[in-house]
Amino acid sequence: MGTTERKERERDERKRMIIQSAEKVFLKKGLEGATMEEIADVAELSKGALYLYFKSKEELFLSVNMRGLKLLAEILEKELDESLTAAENALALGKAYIGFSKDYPDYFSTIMTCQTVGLEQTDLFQKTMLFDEGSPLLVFLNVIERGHLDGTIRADIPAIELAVVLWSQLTGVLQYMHYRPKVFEMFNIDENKIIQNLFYILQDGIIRNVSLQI
Amino acid sequence: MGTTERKERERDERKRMIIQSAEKVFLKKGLEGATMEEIADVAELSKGALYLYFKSKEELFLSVNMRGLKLLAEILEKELDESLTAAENALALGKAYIGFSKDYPDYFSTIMTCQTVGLEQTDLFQKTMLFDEGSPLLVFLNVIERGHLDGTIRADIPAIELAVVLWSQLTGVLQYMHYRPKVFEMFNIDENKIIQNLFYILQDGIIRNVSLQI
DNA sequence: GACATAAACTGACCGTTGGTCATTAAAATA
DNA sequence: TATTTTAATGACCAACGGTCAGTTTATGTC
Repeated sequence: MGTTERKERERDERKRMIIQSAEKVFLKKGLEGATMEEIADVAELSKGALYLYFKSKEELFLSVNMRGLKLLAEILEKELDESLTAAENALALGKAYIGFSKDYPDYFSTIMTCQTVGLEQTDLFQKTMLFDEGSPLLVFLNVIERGHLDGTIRADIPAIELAVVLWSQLTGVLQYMHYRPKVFEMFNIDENKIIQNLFYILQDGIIRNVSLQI
Repeated sequence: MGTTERKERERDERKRMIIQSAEKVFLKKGLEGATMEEIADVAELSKGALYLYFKSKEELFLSVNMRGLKLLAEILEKELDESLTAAENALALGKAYIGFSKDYPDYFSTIMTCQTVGLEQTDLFQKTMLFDEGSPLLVFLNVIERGHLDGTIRADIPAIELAVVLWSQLTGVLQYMHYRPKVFEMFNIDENKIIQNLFYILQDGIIRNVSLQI
């Protein structure tokens, strides 16, 4: 009797539905602003029920964050084009990441919050973060490895190290733009120019044997 | 009669003392973990008294953060050496920033938290952040301007833009190392190599007419 | 020194919120 | 139908940020 299997499916479905509800609230109000009560309302459940599926608000927030990361990874992957050089693909990834931070600012905020707030520094979480749902970092890693093969990305730095540097650099710049708009205003800086300059720097710093259209 | 002046001094002194107490608690327990009650205990005041000097926990946290930024700015400034090229100075600043994140990990966490958590996105705050207490960004800016004069830093990017890019890039990398130690473990990455590679990239990307000892 | 005024400070209190648990309702099993 | 297992509720708790009426302390005046 496939009852247990069905139960399991139903449980997963409920969980998904709760995450979806939580997402609505978290994206609008942030980690602190959102309340479990409100999430429960949206999910049409009682607050207590949420704790049957997630052991804390934090865990629920992390689940939402996973969806954000997955979305980002998907967007990045769509950007890949095997007919171009790896360097060109890397550039496209960078642009796509920037696009993501503009198109989904709330998701981006969530990811940044997760990055910084001392949420779940456990092994398990950090591994899940990387592998379970598709990870942006790994998309970068793949392209860089290809770049080592086709010679368009400097090969004297191991691919994984270059991936980490690139990813975290880019994240840092986006984060600054996202959270310090006033600085840009005060100095009359154009966000697009910042991005462009970043790419100039990275081009001279990591690209080899190709010229890109930045 | 200089009573009002004295009062003012005393008030400032109290404020300073409260910030110092708050620092002890915030650095140990973070923004969420710390409680106003505990800070009040350390300050040997009642909770209510704290609110005579700071309008919220958030504001108190920001004040602590200011001290961290000031400390960092001072450390960076000490690193400057007029007898070297600007490019060499820039490298030294980068290394000093890294050193800060290692020597004062709790301060660094505080600064990162402030960066991300939606704290006070007001104009006033962001301006204060930059000017009042000495700002790390401005230290970078000065060096880059010098680099434009002595020709050791690429001049086709406006100094302020380069400063923002450099600063936020570096912050992003440090943040990643700080909050994602497991990733480094999993891939067997050496933190020092990451830093070294970052400098290699930046050297090719921004330094002109000099070779550096990285 | 006695009194009045103002400033500094206290701590009981409030509202909100994350999290718990005894109890109830529903479903599965026999 | 009776029994057990599972799902869900919502009243409740403790903790915490923040408030404010009231108390203490300092200042100024006669």
